[in-house]
Amino acid sequence: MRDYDPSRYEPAAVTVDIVALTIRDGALQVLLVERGEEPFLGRLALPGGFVRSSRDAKGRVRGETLDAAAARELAEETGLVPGHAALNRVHLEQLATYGAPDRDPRMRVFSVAYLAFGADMPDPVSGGDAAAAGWLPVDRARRLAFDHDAILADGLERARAKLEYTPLATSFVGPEFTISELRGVYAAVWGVEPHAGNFHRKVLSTPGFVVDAGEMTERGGTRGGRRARLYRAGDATLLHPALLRPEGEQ
Amino acid sequence: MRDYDPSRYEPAAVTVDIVALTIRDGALQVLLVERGEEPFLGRLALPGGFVRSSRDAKGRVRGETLDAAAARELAEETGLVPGHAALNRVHLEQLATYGAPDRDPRMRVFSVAYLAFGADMPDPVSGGDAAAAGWLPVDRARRLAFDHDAILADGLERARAKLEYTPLATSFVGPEFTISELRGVYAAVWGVEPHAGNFHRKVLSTPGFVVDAGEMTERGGTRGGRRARLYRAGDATLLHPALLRPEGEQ
DNA sequence: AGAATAGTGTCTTTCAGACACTATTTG
DNA sequence: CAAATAGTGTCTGAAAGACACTATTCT
Repeated sequence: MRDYDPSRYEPAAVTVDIVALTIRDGALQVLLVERGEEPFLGRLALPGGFVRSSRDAKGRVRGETLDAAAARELAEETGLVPGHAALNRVHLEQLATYGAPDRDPRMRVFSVAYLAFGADMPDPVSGGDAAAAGWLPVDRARRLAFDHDAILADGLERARAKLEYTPLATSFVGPEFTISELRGVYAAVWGVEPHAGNFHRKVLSTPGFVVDAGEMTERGGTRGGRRARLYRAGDATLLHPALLRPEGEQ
Repeated sequence: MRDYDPSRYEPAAVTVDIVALTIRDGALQVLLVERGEEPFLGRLALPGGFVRSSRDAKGRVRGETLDAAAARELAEETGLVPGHAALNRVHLEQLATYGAPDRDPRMRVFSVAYLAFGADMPDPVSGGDAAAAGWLPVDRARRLAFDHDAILADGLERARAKLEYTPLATSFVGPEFTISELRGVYAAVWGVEPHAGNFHRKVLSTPGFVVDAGEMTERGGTRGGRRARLYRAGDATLLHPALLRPEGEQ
């Protein structure tokens, strides 16, 4: 199909949808908006919107990249402006593209889904486009609009897998963190609590995962407990050896 | 961006591009077409084309899924019709979507790239849309049209990674194969020859990777050598434990 | 016979997981 | 003090990689 003639084809829309994940109250939560119009009026959906493109005065195609569109949508929905400290620490990556012909009854819509991870993500701003928006624990995010149940499931599986072989977990905590906080990320995302002692030793023995920040927490736990050493994210992009999930059969 | 109005936006085209890989003459090869028109006239490109969609008499959106579009494009380019034995054994999976605003000078084009692996893939049919088409060793596929160099690079990295933890290598060989043939797949894709003895033992000790076909090759190697046992692909979808590449730092 | 390929035995090192232990801090 | 949390020591079994070896079939 080299010799294509675009005008022969039904116009299509391309959107980005964001699976934004954060950890709140020890649980993995996803950012959802309530739809303010048909179809799926009143149902929860992943935040998203159209990729912007246009032509300039000379007829040249202009517009934003997919990554930029995803970052813009995330910023609009959370109220995080570019330059905001927390937004700079958000990890954003492309997940997959969904294009079933009947996924939107109005027209042919292709959705490029993105995965976002961040710590301390703020509550959505009330002035957004959606009727309402907020964070919801992932196990209570069901019956979403369109095919967003499937997109969320794919995003969760990607997140779980990436914790194994990348330092992604450090995106879910602040710039300085304890090993226990990091363990809490794995517990929330995987749904199982790693063995505390083994986890501690393993994280420290994986080169480039974390570096000692040279400080301690001010206090121990509220119900007693030793004070913990603080760490920062290291420079590794892949963990070697990997931290495999218990019972490897995915 | 819940309240979208599609008509406000510049029309976009959505294509699928295929990174089709096979092993020929012991080398990993990729299917390429020569462009028959501008832009990039005469340059090599990945095969691909538009995703088809339309509306029926009642105005409902109709069309093919992304997976179907990819399968159709691959079939058109290789001459493999649906039902062809070799096509049924081809592995096809979505890779990523590319949508930089300037990637096609004519209009805004989003390309959903697919990765295809198969054994004994035929030479492309001469009656295809492209000026010419053929298989080329991946290390000689350079300076492709559009952003296809980057797409090919991403596809190769995905293929290399998936050999580690999935039985994907069995897609590159026939229905019955020897452990040596399987080792040849790893050697061609990774660019390093795994240790023959360790590889043999490891493949057989990974549950569900291969099953004994109960037969032997008719002859040994052409320059001497023992006859080899034949195996078929097992039922595992993930390899556990994984076959890691030598020197894990990707 | 000698070369080439298939397949096995065995040793060392690394790492995951289990378990028990020490260290420190809070109420 | 007891309870709670941080962090360490040590053992076992699984697995990777190195190396040497046996088994079989070709010219």
